[in-house]
Amino acid sequence: MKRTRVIEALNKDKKVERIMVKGWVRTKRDAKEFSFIELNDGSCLKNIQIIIDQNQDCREDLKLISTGAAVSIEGALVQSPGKGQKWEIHAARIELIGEADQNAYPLQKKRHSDEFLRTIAHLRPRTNKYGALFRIRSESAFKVHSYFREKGFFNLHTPIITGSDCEGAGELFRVTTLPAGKTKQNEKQNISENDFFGKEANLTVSGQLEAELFACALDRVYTFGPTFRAENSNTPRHAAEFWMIEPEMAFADLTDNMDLAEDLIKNMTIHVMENCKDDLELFGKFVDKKLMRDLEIIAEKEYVRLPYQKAVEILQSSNKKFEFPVAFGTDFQTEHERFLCENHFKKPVFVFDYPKSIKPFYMRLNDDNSTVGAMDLLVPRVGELIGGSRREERLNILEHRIKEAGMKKETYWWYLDIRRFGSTPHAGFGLGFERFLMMITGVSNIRDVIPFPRTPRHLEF
RNA sequence: UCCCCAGUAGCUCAGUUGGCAGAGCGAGUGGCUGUUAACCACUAAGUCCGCGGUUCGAGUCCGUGCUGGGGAGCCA
Repeated sequence: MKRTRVIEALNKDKKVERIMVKGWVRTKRDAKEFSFIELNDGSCLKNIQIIIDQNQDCREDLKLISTGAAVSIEGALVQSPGKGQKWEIHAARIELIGEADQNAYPLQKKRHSDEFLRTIAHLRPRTNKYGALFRIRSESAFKVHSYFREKGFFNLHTPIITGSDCEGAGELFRVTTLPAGKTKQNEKQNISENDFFGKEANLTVSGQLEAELFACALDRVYTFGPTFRAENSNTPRHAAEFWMIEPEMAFADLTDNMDLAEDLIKNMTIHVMENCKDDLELFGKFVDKKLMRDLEIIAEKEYVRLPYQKAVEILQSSNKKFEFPVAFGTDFQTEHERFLCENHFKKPVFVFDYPKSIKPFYMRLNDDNSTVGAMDLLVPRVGELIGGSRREERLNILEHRIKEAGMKKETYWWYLDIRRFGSTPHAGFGLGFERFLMMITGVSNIRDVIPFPRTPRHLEF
């Protein structure tokens, strides 16, 4: 008999004589005459209730069927006389597929702390919260691709292993096939020459430079893949491995860039609100009561667009006492970012035109000669969700900026070539996928929106 | 990496001026009921995070390491 997924069974509009479902037992309540099983198969948040008449032949395995066990149930889908659910299945045949030892199974039918569930990351998707979370993660990823496709962007697969030694985007993970332990004994050059690629290799910290090359050919591209940072940052908003979305557009300026970023965030948010209603409501109920209201603001309200200079003035004239003083030329601290989007504007804020001294070499120098066409999107709870810029397309200025930054232009010959042959204004940004998920679910630790998180000193599963 | 807080039963936690190790939930057993994180009774369950120190005596005080949480820096 063909299996029916629980989500389909619950959406039936009339009763079914015979149906088969398979899944994992969430709870079992025994009575003398009946047993009630709550069955979940991951297809949706809701369970389906199974009623087993203990006088029937199907009770054979019943004692071994307990929380966590995998079972197959055949029976009639009928309207439930009880409260709390529309449909239920009257079991005619039950099969225990895989039992779960109750003395050892760590998931109980009660709420567990996030910290505990993190230690059993292989089982946590079987809880309501994490099942919902990873369905939302999947649906969000789907929307990224469909959004860009609708807008005429091409998906670009940039390399995971890179040979460029520096992009100014943080510490790198070394990739090597040399035996462990011996690397330290050799000189750095010797290592690289004898290594797999014959030169130093690292895991990517960004696909931006490569995306720029392709934007200057396919016009509009985006990357969506894993990114690695070897920084020893121990915060609820950082991970060593995370996923980043990086669109890049040719013939575009900073306004186009902000327009795209705002439209993308709104579309992804609306998509999750429409397609993960039950799952999202769980977060609104148990994780953050303000969530649904905040999501409506993100989906509907126009985002603030604030020049860096104006942001400095707002912060300086505010009555709030900051630990770090604000002055032109300094980067904003977390407290400043939070004040702007959470207290002052109470919605997402783009800050743009930052001083060139605090931004990387590739950002386009403005006519004032002191600021660059950079933009950050600050959102409540998360802080910096997006960082992007218009890219410097003028060869002589870019060469000068590379020199200023203390880097060799030979390393970037291919990057500079693009400015030599048909150079054009272009712009793009990086969106942290996990930070988006934190924003949309209210989950406050990045470790809880990644199936198997990698952070300093943690490499389990 | 820096600052603050915590680590006690499977889970969540209490444990007084240093003096016999506790509760709720979960699990097991029995009962009861078309049950809804069911209910009632009983039972089992501990390297008090590790190491070292102070003391007649340490879950409790001191040092140190590890782990977790919050904040900061770096950033997405």
